[in-house]
This record gives sequence, C-alpha cells and structure tokens, in this order.
Amino acid sequence: MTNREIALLLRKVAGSYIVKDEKKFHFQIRAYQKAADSIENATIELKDLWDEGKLNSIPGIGASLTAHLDELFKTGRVKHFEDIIKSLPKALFILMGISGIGPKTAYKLATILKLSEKNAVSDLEKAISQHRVRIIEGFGEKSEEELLKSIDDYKKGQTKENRMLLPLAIAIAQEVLIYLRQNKAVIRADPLGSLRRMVTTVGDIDIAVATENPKEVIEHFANYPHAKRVLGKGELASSRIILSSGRQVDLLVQSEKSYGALLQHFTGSKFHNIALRELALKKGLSLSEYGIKKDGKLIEYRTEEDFYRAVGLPWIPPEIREDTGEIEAAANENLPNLVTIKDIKGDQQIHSDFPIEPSHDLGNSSMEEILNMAKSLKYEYVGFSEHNPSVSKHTDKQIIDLLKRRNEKVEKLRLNNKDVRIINLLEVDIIANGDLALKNDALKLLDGVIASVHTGFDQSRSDMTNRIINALKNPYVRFLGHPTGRLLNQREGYEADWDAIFSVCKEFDKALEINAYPDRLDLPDFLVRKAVENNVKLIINTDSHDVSQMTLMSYGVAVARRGWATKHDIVNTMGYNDFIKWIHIRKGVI
DNA sequence: GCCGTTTTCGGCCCGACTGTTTTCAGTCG
Repeated sequence: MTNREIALLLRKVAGSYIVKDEKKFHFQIRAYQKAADSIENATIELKDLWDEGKLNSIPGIGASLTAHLDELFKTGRVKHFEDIIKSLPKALFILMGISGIGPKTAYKLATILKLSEKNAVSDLEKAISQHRVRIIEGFGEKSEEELLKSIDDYKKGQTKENRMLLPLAIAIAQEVLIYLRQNKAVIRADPLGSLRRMVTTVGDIDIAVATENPKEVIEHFANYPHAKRVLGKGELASSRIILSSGRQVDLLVQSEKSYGALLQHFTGSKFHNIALRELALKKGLSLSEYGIKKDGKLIEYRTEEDFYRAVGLPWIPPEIREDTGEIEAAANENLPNLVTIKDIKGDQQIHSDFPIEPSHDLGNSSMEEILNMAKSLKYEYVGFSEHNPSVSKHTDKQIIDLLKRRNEKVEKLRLNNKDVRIINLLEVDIIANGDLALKNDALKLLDGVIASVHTGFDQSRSDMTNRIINALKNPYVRFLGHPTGRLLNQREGYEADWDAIFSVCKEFDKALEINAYPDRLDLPDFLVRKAVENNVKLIINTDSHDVSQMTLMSYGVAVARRGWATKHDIVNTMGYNDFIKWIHIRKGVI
C-alpha cells in the first residue's frame, strides 16, 4: 500500500467522524487529518518505515495509529477503520474526491439522491441537470453551477494528485509574477508555499503580493489570460484560479507594512505554522498573516526576520520549515548553517559525448563545452563520468583500450585547461550480484568510480542492500550514484536497508550522491537528513547529459538543505587539493 | 488521537471566501 493510499484511507476515517459527530470527534478528526497530511508529505514509504519498526518517526503517528497501520500491513485491512466507515454510503467517499465537496456535503448528496458507489459522479451530474439538487436545503442555483464545474475538473483528472516537478512549477510561477508586476498596485510579488520551501514536487502555486490596493490586485490576478476558471475572488485578501493547464494558483495579498507576516504565513508548511503558533500562544502571542496579537492589540511586521524575532526566534530557512525539529533548534540557537550553491566547487557526474560505446546514454556535449560551462559556473574542478563501455559488446582488452584512449584525451585537455581541473571518473553499473561491470584493472585507470544501479530494480530488500554494500566495498568506488533509483512521478525507488549502507559508507569513507536532476532528486531529503545525522558524507551532482543541464545544481543543493546538510557534509564543497585527495582514497575489501 | 525544556493529563492555530441561512455552516489553505 502506498503512502497516498494510506493517506486516503485516513481521510475516509476522518470524513466519517465528521459526518457522524464533528463536535464529539473533533480532536480525533484533527489527528487523522494531520496524520494523512504528514504521510502524504513524507519522502519515504511508510511500508519501509514499518519494516524498520519506525512508524512513529512520522509526526502525527502515535501509539494508536501505529497499531492500526501494523494491522494494515499485516492483513491488508483495519477492523477499527472498517467499523467506522461501514455504516456510511460508499458514494460519500467518491464525492469527497471532488474539489469543493467535503464530507458533509458528500453525505447529504449521497443519501438524499441515493447515489450508488459505481455511478456516484454521473448520477450526481444527472440530478443537477434535472435541478434536483437546488431544492435540497442548503443548496441553490449557484451551488449547482459550481458543482458542475468541479465535476468537470474531476472527470478530467485535474485533482491534486498530479504534483508538478520543480522546474515546471518555477516556470509557471515566473509567468504569473511577470503578469502581476505589470500592475502598478503591485509593490512586491513572491512565490511562496512548497515552491519556496523547494519541496521535490509542488501541488498548487502560491503567490504573495504586497499592495495598498488589494481589490485592484485581486481583480488583475483573476483576469490572468491563462486562467480557465476563477475558484474564488475575495474583496480584501485572496483569490484562487485554475490555469488552462489545470494547475491551480493561489494569491494572498497584504499591505507592505504587514508583508513579513504574510511571507511567514504563506510559506508554511502548515505543520511549521501550527507549531510556531502553539509556541507563541505560550508566550501570550497570537500569530496570523496580519501580524502578532498581544493583549488583543495587533503589531505589524514588514519582514520575516522581524516576525520570527518577535516570537523569540532567529529567522528559519524556508527549506527546513516542516516542524521536524527546526523550531526547537532555532530556540536553542542551534540551527544548522545550511550549504549554499556558492559552496559547490565542482560537479562530479557529467556525461560527455566521448565515444566510449557505453552501456547507457552517451551525453550530447563535448568535453570542451563542459569545461567552458564549468568555468562560467566558477567551478574549481569538474568530473567527466560517462557510463562504462558496454560489457556485452566488448572484450576486457577492448574496454581497457577505450579507457586508455579516453585518458589520452583527458590528459590533453588537462594541459590546455588550467582554470578548471579535471577529475577522471566513470559511472559504472552495479550488476545484480553486487559486482561492478568493469574489472579492477580497468577501474585503476581512473581517478575514481561512481557506482550506480541501472538494472534489476525489483530485487528483494536484503539482496539490494547486499548488492549496494558489495559495490561500495570496491576500493575504487568513491560514491553511490542516484542511491534509491527513484524517478519522481514515474517509479518508486528500490528498497534497501539504509542504516546498513550508512555504516558501510562511514567505515570505508564512501559518499552518497544527491542527484540534482529534477526528475530524481535522489537521495531524497528524508534520507539526506538521516545520512547527515549518521555523519555520512554526501556529494551533489547534476548527472548532466547536456551542458545546459549543468545549471540544475541548485535543485540538488535544495535537497541537501531540506536534509539539514552543511557544507561540511558535502565533499564537493572542498577545494581541489582536498577533493582530489579524497577521490584517491582507496579503502575497501578486494 | 497526539504530545511534552512549566504537563503522562489536559490541552490542541488562525483566517478567508462562498452561498444561502437573516446569523452561519462548509470548505479550503
């Protein structure tokens, strides 16, 4: 069962409680909803945590839910949940998936219209067209119209399940910002929410505007040419639109003198804000997007720094605002000094077009083009790391010859390039039994080796763990490429015992890659945090197959920051002399 | 149902917008 499915199940339980008696079950409902949010946010599969007996490391999962989830993973069902859900019409849970329909509306429609589970949506549509909804108490003509639009979106699959990768979210936000800034009433405009926190995928785009004329800005926003539908348009503070692409954009506005409070509020995360507000309450302060109320009097804040200071905390970097210990760390003046893009001294996974006849994709760009780009990015050094020559198509001797020819090319480039030093690497397949695709007498021709899994993803957890550990123990291997193998929105990562891998990394001084390519972002932030806590070294690379992709480094840095990494955790923040010493370390077992 | 640097019991964030309801409930973030 995936995290999404588990979250959905918990929302069904929460929805059932709301229908049954919202007041009586108020805090259970909140607990279930919080757990569902938390599980959806988690960057690790719950099933993996369950395997390790660490379910309660997810905030919002306590003793009771741990027991229920234990039952779920063991038997595929939870009796307690089924007891709560079974007395309610099944169509209710279908309708809850439609935007604008909550549990109470869904219950009313499902029972009064006697909707079946199978045809819930189409029967509801039919009832609306026959004007049988507007006569229900609490509904009217307008609610029929809104329902139809929401059903339309639902049928097109434009629900929130479809999360965007960061580059797309940034591109959409930039377009909206350019449009917003055309209006003179806009003093400042910033993308906030999960985009500002650089979460690996983004649901809605959130944008804040500072203005002294909210009505005008909201009107301008709602008239955005790419808006297909206006979901909401308030008089004083907010608006929401759906673009023709189906993506939702939310706007919040605030006067300039309160903009600090809005930046804080709208950046989130929700959990961070709730925890911050609970802390503030203990100090007699009530926080909101307008400012801070003390003794009933509102104080406004222009900047986020001032806002946090008023709560008694230093400013907290957006990437770690997830209520996973950052508020406590801030209170103790113990926040990590997070790595920045300027700390990165060289990208170490780049595929050139050198004709090495590889096992996987060759790059598009020449070594010379890569060096030029490295220079413009102000790198001290850069690593060439094509895939190993295909083993099935070459003899051992042919492979050695190919590597020697590549070495000659690298040596020639080294003579002519003094600005950027070259690290001579290769990305080598870890084959199913844990051996590397190339033999050591080939590997010794290189400065170091990246070991990566590219095949046999469906191995068992223990087989995969042993496979990776075996590869890491090869003395020429310096780091593990895209360690979990995940592809965002396409493929789950493979399962492995990360604690075991961490201890091997420490013992033999190996690093784990944070692959910055936006479809990967692998290691995931959750595992970066665990690696950092275990003093395991990391390396951030773009895995570029074209020079243009070398600019994607900032996405990897964001993942590192979300995992609380400082520059001391990242080996490619070292200067060349230290880095080349590190890459030449040869620890392992033959 | 969760959680703890004043607590293992007694608390639990704060607000906007919409539609229909004449005072507010439901949904959303």
